[in-house]
Amino acid sequence: MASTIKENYIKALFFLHQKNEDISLSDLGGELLVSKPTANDMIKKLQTEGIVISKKYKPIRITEKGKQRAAEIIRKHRLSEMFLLQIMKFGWEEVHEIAEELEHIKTDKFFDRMDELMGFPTVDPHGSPIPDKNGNFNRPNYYRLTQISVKSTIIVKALRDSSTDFLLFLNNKSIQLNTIITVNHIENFDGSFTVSYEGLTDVVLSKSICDRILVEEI
Amino acid sequence: MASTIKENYIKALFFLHQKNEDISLSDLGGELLVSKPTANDMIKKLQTEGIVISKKYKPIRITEKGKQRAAEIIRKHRLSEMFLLQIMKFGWEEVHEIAEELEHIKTDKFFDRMDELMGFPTVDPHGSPIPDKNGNFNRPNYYRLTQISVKSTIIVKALRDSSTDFLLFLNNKSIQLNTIITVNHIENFDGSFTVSYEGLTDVVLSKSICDRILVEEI
DNA sequence: CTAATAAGTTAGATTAACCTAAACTAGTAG
DNA sequence: CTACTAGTTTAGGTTAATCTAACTTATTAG
Repeated sequence: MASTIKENYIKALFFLHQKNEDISLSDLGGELLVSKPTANDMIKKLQTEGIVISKKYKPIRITEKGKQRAAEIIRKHRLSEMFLLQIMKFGWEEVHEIAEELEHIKTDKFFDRMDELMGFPTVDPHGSPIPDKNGNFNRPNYYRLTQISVKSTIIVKALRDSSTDFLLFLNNKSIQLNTIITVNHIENFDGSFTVSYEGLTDVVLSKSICDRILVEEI
Repeated sequence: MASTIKENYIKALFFLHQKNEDISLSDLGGELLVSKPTANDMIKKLQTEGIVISKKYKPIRITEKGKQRAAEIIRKHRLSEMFLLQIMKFGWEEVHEIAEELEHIKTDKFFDRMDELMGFPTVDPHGSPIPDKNGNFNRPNYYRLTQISVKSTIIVKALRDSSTDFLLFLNNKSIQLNTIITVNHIENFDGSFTVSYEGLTDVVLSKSICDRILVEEI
């Protein structure tokens, strides 16, 4: 339920902590362009919420919970930047400002859908990592099945399309998350894959299907 | 600079005025789930901003300026709904809630780009009109040049793509907004158009170019 | 090891958005 | 044409986020 303002404090605390474990009120106030007493008031509130730990006259520390909350906001920001750039065709210099507003949208599925439409990118346009839904900054880099070479064995990790039709199709083929697939043959002509998995052999998947399946090599 | 809260008041005032020219504080409070004194306080502020006119114990009227401001917000809401539905593939029932948040994004070009990506739709998914940038609810329904039949004369009204490359191309061909074009021939084979305009005759425009040009018949 | 300075806290105020309780006004029902 | 009621306003209070000015604590330079 944190407001935009509170979220901006949490973000600032996270970035300051990355430079220096100990955070000062002056730095926090400087970052957000508010006075020290104002920053102090907010720190007291954030302390009751378990976002920071602070004792009188002692430096502020962000908690694990605080880092987690920050990661959620940063995820929204970075996904927004990528989306604005790739899908909405904005320029490099325009995306930050808009993402600064979008990151405070509360409805999570808005960002989950962006993520999906872009194929779960792991870094933003500046190369900074995009945390996953759980605030984990080291999410694995998945490949599209179309990028995998013949004879490889891979594990299905995510989908770039969650339309009912596509899910039904996969269901039909008995493909689900964590299904282990071996690529037997790639047809040059149309890019279709012939694969084996779970006792099934020589199943043919069209290029457009393979392009929607995200996998990890094993 | 109106905040989210103020914008919600303006929107509510606009919808109430559509039912009944005169707006009561009770209705406004009821709509926004706030008490009458709260609604009254906001009406006083909106009056100083020229959004409404109200005299003690008399019904409230929304001004032209107020309607204009409301139209801007409604435009953002309806474009967002369309965008969520068409581009982001959300379901019907999901779009309203997200659009309710997106409509308060301040950066106008975010919505202008949505508008462009969708080809300047004139109605939202529920069939309600989408106002143009100036708050005009009756914006003309443009066609793509590809939808125009041979021998027609049309006027260029908007573009569905404003990439530098495309703008340079049009510049090169001396086509700009309000250029009047006559369609001489449509090639069945590849859908290309042969057109004349401003002294130029038999200029060939490929199908993909024509699909990006929005026109009005004259 | 003290004194200066940097950093943090307290006190007191403001503005926006909200509330309840009480007082007031205006239109209408008899 | 008066009295009732629905609707409006006033008065006074709260919380969140902000400020300035004044005071206190911690650190560090000499």
